[in-house]
Amino acid sequence: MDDRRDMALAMDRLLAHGHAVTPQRRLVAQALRDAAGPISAQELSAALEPGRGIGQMTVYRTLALLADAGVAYQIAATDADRHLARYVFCSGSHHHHLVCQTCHAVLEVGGCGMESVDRDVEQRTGFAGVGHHLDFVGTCPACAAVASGEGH
Amino acid sequence: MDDRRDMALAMDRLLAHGHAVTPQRRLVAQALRDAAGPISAQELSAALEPGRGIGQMTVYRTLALLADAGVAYQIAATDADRHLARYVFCSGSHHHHLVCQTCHAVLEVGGCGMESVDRDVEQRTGFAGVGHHLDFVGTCPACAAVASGEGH
DNA sequence: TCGACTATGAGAATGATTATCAGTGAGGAG
DNA sequence: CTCCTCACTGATAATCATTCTCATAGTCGA
Ligand SMILES: [Zn+2]
Ligand SMILES: [Zn+2]
Ligand SMILES: [Zn+2]
Ligand SMILES: [Zn+2]
Repeated sequence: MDDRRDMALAMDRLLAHGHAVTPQRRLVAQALRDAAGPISAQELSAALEPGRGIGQMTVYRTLALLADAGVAYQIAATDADRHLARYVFCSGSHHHHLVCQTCHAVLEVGGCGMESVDRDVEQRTGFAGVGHHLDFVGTCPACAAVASGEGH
Repeated sequence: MDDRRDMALAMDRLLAHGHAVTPQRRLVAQALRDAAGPISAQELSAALEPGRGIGQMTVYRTLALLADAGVAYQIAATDADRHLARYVFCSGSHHHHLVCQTCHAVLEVGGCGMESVDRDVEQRTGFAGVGHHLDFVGTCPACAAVASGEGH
């Protein structure tokens, strides 16, 4: 896999947005990429404890920067933990995320054909620069199997 | 307009979800519907002060219930005020919201043709019961005019 | 290499949300 | 219609994610 490639890309994007590249930011981005699912700032901070003590403040700031640079995305679809910000790593180009409602596993979903919809919304509403925030939710095969097994 | 109709529908949905209908819940739902834009629990609480002092706790709980019943929707597209939950009133059937990034004005956008996309995602991923959370963001005509006027 | 300007992080502060729990009211059974 | 049960309400206190502060350390262009 391209472990180094997407990290380099992420750091390049930080630079392109006028932000410096620091060891802490690299580590936060790596931990975010390696996370099993949408992860919060505090969980990331805890995950980073072993190797190095990175301050919570830095984690919060870095997540905001990464989101600004398009390297991280703040998941909106979580119905539980409504007031907790969770992020996923975003590599490559435009895509969206499918989140399991039960175990919170995340899959990237490419090729949303929504560019034309954005243009259509612009036409109908008069708004400019219309874009979209889109998440998919569902039940992953594993959780679906468990649920059907538990059915009474 | 159908002021009474959508309130009655909202209360019916509460009942359908096993929740009682109370004067407080009616007032919260009305205030939410009459709000100019996405509104937070505390702003709703303040807006309700004049007529009647409704406890903040009730406002929070009612918003959660309304969201559960599909009568309220928690906007996710707000980049500012990241850690503040804002809700909009949802009447009728499936639709989405277009939010101005500057003034936070909200427009309902109907007819997203995403049912087929949901099915397609199910096919490609094996997930079951796939649905979507979708918000549009953009700049409303008024804010676009101000921005171009300020351009140096 | 050097300097200006940005990033870091421990601690305290902020502030939205949630827990508690006694009192109140909604709504179904009879 | 009345009564009983169980859900709802709300003042208060507690929780806890996020932000502020500011002195120190590091980044990166020149
Ligand atoms: Zn799952
Ligand atoms: Zn898209
Ligand atoms: Zn606007
Ligand atoms: Zn839709």
